[in-house]
Amino acid sequence: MKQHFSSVWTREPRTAKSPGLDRAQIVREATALLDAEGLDALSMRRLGARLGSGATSIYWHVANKDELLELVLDEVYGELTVLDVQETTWRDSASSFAYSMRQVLLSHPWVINLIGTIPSIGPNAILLMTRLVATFDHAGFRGLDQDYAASTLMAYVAGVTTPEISWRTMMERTGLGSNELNAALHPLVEEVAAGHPELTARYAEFREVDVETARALNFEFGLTCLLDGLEARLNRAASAPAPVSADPGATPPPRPSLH
Amino acid sequence: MKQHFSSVWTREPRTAKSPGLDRAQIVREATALLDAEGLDALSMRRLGARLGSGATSIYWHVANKDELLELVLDEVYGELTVLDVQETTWRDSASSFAYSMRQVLLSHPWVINLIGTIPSIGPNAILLMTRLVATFDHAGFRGLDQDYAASTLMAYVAGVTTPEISWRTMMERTGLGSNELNAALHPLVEEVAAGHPELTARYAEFREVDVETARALNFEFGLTCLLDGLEARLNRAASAPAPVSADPGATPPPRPSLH
DNA sequence: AGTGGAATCGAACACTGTACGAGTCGAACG
DNA sequence: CGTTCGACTCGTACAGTGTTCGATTCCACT
Repeated sequence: MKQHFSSVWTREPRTAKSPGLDRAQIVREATALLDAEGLDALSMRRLGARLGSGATSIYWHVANKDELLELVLDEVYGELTVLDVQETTWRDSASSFAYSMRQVLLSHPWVINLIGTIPSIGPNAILLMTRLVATFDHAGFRGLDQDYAASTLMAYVAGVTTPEISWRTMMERTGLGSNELNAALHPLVEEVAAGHPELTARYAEFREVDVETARALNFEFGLTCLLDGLEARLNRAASAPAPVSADPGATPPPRPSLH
Repeated sequence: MKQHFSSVWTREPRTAKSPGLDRAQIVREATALLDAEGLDALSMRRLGARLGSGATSIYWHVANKDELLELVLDEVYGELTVLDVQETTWRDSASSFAYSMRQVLLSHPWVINLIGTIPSIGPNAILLMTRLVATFDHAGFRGLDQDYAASTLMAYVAGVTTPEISWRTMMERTGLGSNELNAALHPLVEEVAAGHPELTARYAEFREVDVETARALNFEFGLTCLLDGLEARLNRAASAPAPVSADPGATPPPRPSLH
């Protein structure tokens, strides 16, 4: 374990004493390009053009395109905030964090595609995680449960926002409004439901619901369930006074995997 | 709304009366290539080589690379199964589905990167969703709540599995074992925690926990919370007898977004 | 035998990430 | 002041990408 494990975060950024390119500027412009035109539109040449410099000049400040993406991703993590635990209940803090995270993801749709590829180990990501963990510490969770709770919350938000983003991308690609798209897609589910006649009636109703508000309700539904579940566990732990922390040598999950 | 909204699923596959290439074969081989070497390794030329045919021949059976990805994605959805609602409790059904979904995602790590890009509207995806919805119908949920519950569950599993996959990818890229990688990454979190001295002690403990079992416990933790939350809502609805279904004209989420 | 569609494929185009080496610039030094 | 050296920029080039297009092969059926 001698060597430090090379990464953007271990390496120093280039000294910025010249008025030319700059890591911060590169990251900023890359984010702007990503927001405006999506992940596929970000190429080193286009980014260079936007910066008014040659494409390969970027490689002096950043080793890779992947490394650049690590930087922009962590920049987005920096946009996420957690309320101070002293000012609110843990539940409000967690809930408002969830809503703000959803908002940030929706305004940077490309982020969802990165978190599956790029490791989230930048300073902002780590800092955010510790703040969220502090919230659950304040709530009464102990040991690793704090981390489990935090990562569960983030997992839910990321997961539930994913189809929402893919939906919006599809709307942009087709130029359809959300309810139009819903109607246009309906033949597909009808065809599948053809084999199961008891479903067609149910699916017929779906054409009528407003997709946007359904998505919002869906988000709130799952979030409430999750917070309720966390709260229940908290109360349970309060009655049973010996919440033994995770044993590293324990066997894998109690419910065996099915494969 | 005249035109049908063109997609792989609306178009008929090429008639397969010749012994040459075949949509099914292409999809199968593409999946194998993806499993073996990851998303970046899938190029039309390499896939063609694997099929013993020219790269561009594939375009006779499939319009796009994107369309091909839609097909392979839906094929993976086909691997997911839901227990028959008659045979178990809804909770066991949901729980075992979650575990099997996690297993499938871990064995096809590239899937996570697709669900953010490719819409999940294939027949297998829809069929799976209806089966899951049936589980929650059996549980006692009514109206759109069934869909909310189902999509919440899937969102959680996808979301919580994402960092796990990115972790494994990182392990493969660096060739480190999971605990070695944990130790190698530790300097990063230490540097961030340097400004907050109360955290260093806590983070020091982290180097000792076994990452794999922590991940498994994390999964189980969040899943239990979620199912508990769902169950609580179910009981609440049972006491209050008028669970009015979602009103399309309702205002956006009760808790306003923070942006 | 001949015709017509199904299917395959090679060449070409515009584009990608990035290695390399030549070039520019500004400051420090003799 | 001239030189040198590092920081920095960038043009060129290479291997690879998805996809189009037109030519070609192949086979079933008249």
